[in-house]
Amino acid sequence: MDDISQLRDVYNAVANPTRRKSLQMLTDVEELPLHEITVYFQMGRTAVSKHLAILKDADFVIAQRVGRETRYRLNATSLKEIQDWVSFYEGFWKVRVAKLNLLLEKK
Amino acid sequence: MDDISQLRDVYNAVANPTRRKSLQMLTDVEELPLHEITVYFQMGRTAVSKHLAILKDADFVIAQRVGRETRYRLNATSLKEIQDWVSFYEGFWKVRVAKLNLLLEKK
DNA sequence: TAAATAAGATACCTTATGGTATTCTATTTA
DNA sequence: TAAATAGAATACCATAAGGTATCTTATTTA
Repeated sequence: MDDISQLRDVYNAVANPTRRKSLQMLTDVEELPLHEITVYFQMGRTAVSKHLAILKDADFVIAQRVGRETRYRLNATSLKEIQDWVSFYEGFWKVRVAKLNLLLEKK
Repeated sequence: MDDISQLRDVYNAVANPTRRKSLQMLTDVEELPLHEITVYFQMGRTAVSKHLAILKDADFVIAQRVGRETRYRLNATSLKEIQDWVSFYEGFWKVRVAKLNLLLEKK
């Protein structure tokens, strides 16, 4: 079985608001242990832990066990994959916005 | 109830390979009817129709009924939302790549 | 060293997701 | 006008996703 096919589903990892918020939180600080991240959500620790596991599998975060806590830090390199995907479509929506502006100017 | 909250889940719409492939297909051609899109997948017409409905709700495609067929065309403006989100993190992964390059040069 | 804390591992539950098959209606085409 | 085609609407099903509660283990701290 190919493990890599299961790991790294970047788009799916980002499709959840809890996970996006977790990433956001990790931009402010160098690293955060699970229990501190959990504080900012209304769900239990197990649920947050699962979300971070998904982010970890998609290579968005790096987990490091220090003492009794597991600290997470951002690894934004995975976002490059999405960045590249989006930029392919960039031309399409930029054309549309340009056309729209032209239309508004005519009025 | 706020309909807009349900509509337009842009990240979720893009989290599925069938839907991403559909978007891809619509970049090549001006518009495509459902049955033509269906040909490129191994699932039934109903399933593809559902996927396009999700893309439509997220404002990624525009559906137009012409005769007995429903034609879809790309509306890439919704991708701007993801583009904006990603670009926030751009700095983070660019720094990492730069650090990595520096590390490789030292060897 | 006893108590508290952090979090992994399970088991479990409910709902969402991605698909099928079937029926129905509207529109072409032979 | 009869037959074929496109697709919407439903009903349905299996699995995945997102959550909980509980138990266990390792690490701090009083």
